[in-house]
Amino acid sequence: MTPTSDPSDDPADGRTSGGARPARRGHRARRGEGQQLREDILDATEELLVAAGDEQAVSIRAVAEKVGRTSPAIYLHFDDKDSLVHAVCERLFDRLADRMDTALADIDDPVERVRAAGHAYVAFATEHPAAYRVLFMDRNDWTGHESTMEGLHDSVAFQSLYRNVVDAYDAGRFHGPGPELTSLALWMGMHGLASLLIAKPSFEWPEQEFLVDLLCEQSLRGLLHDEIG
Amino acid sequence: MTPTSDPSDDPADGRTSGGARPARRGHRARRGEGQQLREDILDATEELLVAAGDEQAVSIRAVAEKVGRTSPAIYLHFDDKDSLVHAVCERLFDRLADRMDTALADIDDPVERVRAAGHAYVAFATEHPAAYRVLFMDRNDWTGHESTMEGLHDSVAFQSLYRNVVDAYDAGRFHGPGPELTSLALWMGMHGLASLLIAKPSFEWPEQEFLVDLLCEQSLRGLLHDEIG
DNA sequence: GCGCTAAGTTAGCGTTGATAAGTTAGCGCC
DNA sequence: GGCGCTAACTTATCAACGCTAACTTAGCGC
Repeated sequence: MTPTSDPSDDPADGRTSGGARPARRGHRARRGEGQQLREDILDATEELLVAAGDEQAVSIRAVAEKVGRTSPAIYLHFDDKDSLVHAVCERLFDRLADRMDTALADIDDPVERVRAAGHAYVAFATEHPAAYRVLFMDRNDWTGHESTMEGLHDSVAFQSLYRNVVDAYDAGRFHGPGPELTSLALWMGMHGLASLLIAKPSFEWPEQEFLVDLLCEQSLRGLLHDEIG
Repeated sequence: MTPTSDPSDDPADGRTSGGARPARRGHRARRGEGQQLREDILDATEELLVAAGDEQAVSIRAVAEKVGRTSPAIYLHFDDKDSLVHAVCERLFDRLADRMDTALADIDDPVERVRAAGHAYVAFATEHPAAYRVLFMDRNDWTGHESTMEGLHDSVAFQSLYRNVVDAYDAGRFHGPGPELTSLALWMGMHGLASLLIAKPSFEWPEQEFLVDLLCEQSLRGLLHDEIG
């Protein structure tokens, strides 16, 4: 995770743990310590992005001020604003896998695992609306992965559902067009729900958990119809 | 010597049906004719929005130039860029209702009507990606309608599915949580599909029609399970 | 001490949405 | 026929943005 391979730690640097460091303007990083500033920039951007809730509201100048540098210094570490924001969001979304693992830890039934995965997915999306928007609602072609259905499997977002759908099929619980298409359809439903909640937060939606269950119910009834017939 | 500063007007950009009129700079509208320019501004903005495919790529200055005025003149007719773009998109989406009517004209079976409504909805969305993005994927609270579930019924987008779902329930074909929740879930699925197609156009998705059918199938199998059991 | 260069800075370009303040055309009215 | 009112517009400008060119300086090896 964090590149803590730096042996020469300078305690006189005045660093505080957590959040963007208070690096003073004019205090320049030592040779080879550029990577540290890179991390600080990511932290600062994430903070601003979460606070603003909108990519547009985050400016390079604001990020620079937060890390105690001037705006052109940012471009020493990132090609442009897009790649900076994108890096932040991908870093954020790497935590989705962990979130899934903890959410599904105590659940054995494959179908219940699918349902729980849907809940965790939507919950994660609405907890990180700005990141979700950047990665899945803004136009940018495609998020570092190959733009094919095979590439989709590398996406944590898709995987989180897919794996459990595969298990449900393997356990003989699902009857449908196969795990690939089933999880694609499920994912699209969950994405539709998540993106609407994010795009229209002031709309008086029914409870998020209720909506996830509603969507799951509607899909699962068809997939399970042999069981509940 | 810039060729674009030629004072003589471009005759080729003559008024075509639905296009922006070639109003010359300096020719000011007569008293009471401000509404005509307002329409011209809407036309010009729609043209630019469709051409660019992105709200961000449309600038007030470009709109002003297209209607032969200066940029502050736009603000005589619209509060700000947001309300201009929004007005354009709502005007565009008013055509969705007609689209639905023609798409469903020859279909009697209520369930098939729901399926066809889904197809028409997603098709309309992907044919007007910029407008769909502005209305349903960007953050703006909420599109002129009341932000309640009751207000959702005024939305053409929702109505287009809802009416047919009601019919399917009335015909005794659907068995589920009721037309309101069923159409909400169906709409969220269709929105998820449409918004992903729009957000990631370069992704090699399966065919759009196949995806709509896939989602319909997954939902309808549950709703219809008495019939196909 | 000398040079190299990573890591910055200062200054500024071009564009954007938006505003303040000035101007002009057209109409009613005496 | 001239006066004034005001709708409809322009000119000039602001502050903020992403981004770049060109310069500077700190720290390291030699």
